[in-house]
Amino acid sequence: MDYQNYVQMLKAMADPNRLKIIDLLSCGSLCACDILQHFDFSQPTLSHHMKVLQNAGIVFTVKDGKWQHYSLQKRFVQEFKQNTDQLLAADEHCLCQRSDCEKDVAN
Amino acid sequence: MDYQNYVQMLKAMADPNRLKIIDLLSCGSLCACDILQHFDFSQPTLSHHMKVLQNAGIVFTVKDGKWQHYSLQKRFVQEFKQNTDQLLAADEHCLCQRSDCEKDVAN
DNA sequence: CCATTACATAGACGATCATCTATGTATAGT
DNA sequence: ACTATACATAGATGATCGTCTATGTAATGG
Repeated sequence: MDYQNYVQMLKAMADPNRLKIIDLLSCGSLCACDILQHFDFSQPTLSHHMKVLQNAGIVFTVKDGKWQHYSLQKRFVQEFKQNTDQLLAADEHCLCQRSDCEKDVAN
Repeated sequence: MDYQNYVQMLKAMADPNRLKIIDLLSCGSLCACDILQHFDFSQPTLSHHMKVLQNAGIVFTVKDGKWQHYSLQKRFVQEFKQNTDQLLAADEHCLCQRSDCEKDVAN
């Protein structure tokens, strides 16, 4: 399993404000000024959070005149669920390499 | 949606070493010394990581003589998947409260 | 052209984090 | 009793993080 990308997604999600942004975007595209209205922090702080989300591959942006429209990356939604299922699956191949490993015995 | 608990899980998972620990435990119970063999960091560092995972409700521990056996909380596995699905679901009720919200229109 | 709006960037600051060494505390074996 | 093993705790340190103010930039409207 490729932890690197998954960890980057998890890090980007592991902030209550960014999690709320993802929740907001899960219902469709929004521009920065619309998102900002739901928070108490400053505009540069939002700009910072959006960059973190972009770098993690969670959102993408389309420029439209003065506005930046942010949307969730469908690839992120898919990959995050997939990685989560793989991590927490009970029948995944075990890393522990012990002869008495419960998981390997189960396979 | 209760972000608080979900964020705590995400924060605990958002570290490559702790993610690997979760992966290791997904195949069954392990004691600290077994887990430690898979890493380069020191024993106190592992102890710290295990505490973070416990505080997030991700692992629980059973003492057996000198050993501490760590296991994944089944409740965590269930709740994390559930929260993830809820967050990323396309048909979840929207927070944006805009009259032209794509999600609300879809409902 | 000038003011306004919608953002991004730079730099600073306090808080949190991952890691370490040193040390403490049980438990087990001899 | 003594030693070794398995783990936890304390405290320090450097790095990262979330936020801020100040400023820059690009687009729009009169």
